[in-house]
Amino acid sequence: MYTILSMGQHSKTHAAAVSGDHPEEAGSQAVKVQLRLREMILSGELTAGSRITELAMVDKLKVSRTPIRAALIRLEQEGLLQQMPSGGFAIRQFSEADVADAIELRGTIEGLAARFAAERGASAEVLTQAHQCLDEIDGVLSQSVLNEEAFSTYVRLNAQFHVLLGRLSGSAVLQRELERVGGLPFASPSGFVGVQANTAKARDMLIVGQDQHRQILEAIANCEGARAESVTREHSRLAQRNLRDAVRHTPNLPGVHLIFLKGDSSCKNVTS
Amino acid sequence: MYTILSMGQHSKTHAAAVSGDHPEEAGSQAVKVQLRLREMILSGELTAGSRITELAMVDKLKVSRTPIRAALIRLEQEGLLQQMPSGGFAIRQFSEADVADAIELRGTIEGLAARFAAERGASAEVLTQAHQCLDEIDGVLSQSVLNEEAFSTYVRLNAQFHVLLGRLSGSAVLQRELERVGGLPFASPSGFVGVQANTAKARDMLIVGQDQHRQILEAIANCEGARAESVTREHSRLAQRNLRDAVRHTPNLPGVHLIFLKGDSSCKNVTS
DNA sequence: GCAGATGAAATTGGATACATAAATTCAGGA
DNA sequence: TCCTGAATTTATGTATCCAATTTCATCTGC
Repeated sequence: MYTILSMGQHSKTHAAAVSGDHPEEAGSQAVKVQLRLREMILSGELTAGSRITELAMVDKLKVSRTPIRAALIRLEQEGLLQQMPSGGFAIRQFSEADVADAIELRGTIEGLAARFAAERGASAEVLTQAHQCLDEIDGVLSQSVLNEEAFSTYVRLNAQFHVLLGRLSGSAVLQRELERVGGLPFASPSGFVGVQANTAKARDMLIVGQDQHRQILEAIANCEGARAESVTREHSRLAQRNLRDAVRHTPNLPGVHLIFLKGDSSCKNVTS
Repeated sequence: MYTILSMGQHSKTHAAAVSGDHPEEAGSQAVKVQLRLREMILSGELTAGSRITELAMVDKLKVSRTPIRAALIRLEQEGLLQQMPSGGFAIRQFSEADVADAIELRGTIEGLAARFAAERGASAEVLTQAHQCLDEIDGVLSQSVLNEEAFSTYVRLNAQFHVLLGRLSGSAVLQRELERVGGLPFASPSGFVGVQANTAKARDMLIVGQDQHRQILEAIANCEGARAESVTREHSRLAQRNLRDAVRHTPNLPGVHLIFLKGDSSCKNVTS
């Protein structure tokens, strides 16, 4: 029998979503649709808050309703859609407060992962990989001025580091949950990195973040659980700082469409 | 007899599941199937680790494959099932370490909720409800010896308190996530409460837990964020303490079937 | 002119039919 | 007897069909 664990489509979907790859080689139709739909939602191709009708997607994606239904259910569970009282799904909208909470939540869970890694002893192999990852980031940041490509590389490596952090925890449960919260577009570790790419302070922000990366790894290596946890939490707050600017100045960033500024959806139900 | 746990991600499902009602009056077929399937999985009616074939469920539940498929997808996202490489789903199994991690995770998120409640100022109304809830628990515990019914009432009130804690956070995101992690059978706040119902220390455990409830609420009322968080975390460790005993001595507790004793899936690193 | 009702179009939820891939079984040969 | 391989059976994945409900628009009455 299979004593396997979890995470079937998630890792792939994330990779695809984060890297922005086109979902050419997905196994089943349902997964392909799920990837494509997520892309369409985050890119703003589908307007926030609007209802998603299955027939429209049949028309757009050229597959039958069945795989579309499956994808919609998964996306709803994932938090990107909400089911409407009358049936069907609509694209969920988030308030700025929602996003802030999601980021804080991710930071908290990552903090737990870091503490686990420190307390339980992290795998030497993964630890080495993490160090290599950070070395690569150092390489990117060594230039005094960063171009577009450098930012892009940073985003990739940053995401990789956070994946490795999950692995360092040695807990499948935690890994799974981290992927989940990362699925919410903005809560993703690299969500708002590079938002201020055009500002003078852009590189400085990354420098600070990278320093935190180092401290996290050092704490883990030294079995300093509390330190690992608190630094990791604080690290997530870099994203918090960028949130406001991102919402106001970078409307084209994937997922920012879904954030509405005034008012608060926390108290619920969005109308279509 | 424990009709406790379970609890879907939707408030409707909660009502039905928590109250222990038979799912007679669920809205859609899909939801009915989801509830029934969860019940069958947790009760052990379906053997842990085994594959769930859609046709078998068609036979058992007298509905077509469509709603069954929907329910399976939701249960997989919820973490109770895992998709098999060759397609289809199997009932997921958990190691003791997995369960411990899940409990710690819930405690951490609840700690965050408590901190939010303290830092942001909790709704006076919900705070009052929480106090009333604790008063009721005090009422139950006032007897020096607890019978079966008293335990059952405690379980219900305890679950209610933890729901209220989520509300106190004032964050819809957090509430949603708390419901999610509570969906994992054993991670539920009341998962292992009353496991030692037959032992002499049973009541003492509940007394300790109730005292922690009081401290949590006091910390929140006093805006002591750090205290609220740490006490809440510690509170979740009561469940940890009961975990081992539960697994060994209470095999009939709903969901315990899903825990396999030896071997540990946590450290098997998942490929990305 | 507006509100309510009525009817038609559209959409979802559910059932079934079909195709493809996996698993099991049975047969044949080493 | 055991292994191998092919054929049959089984199960999932996908497409389509049906029914019931919702939604939208128009029409009528006040």
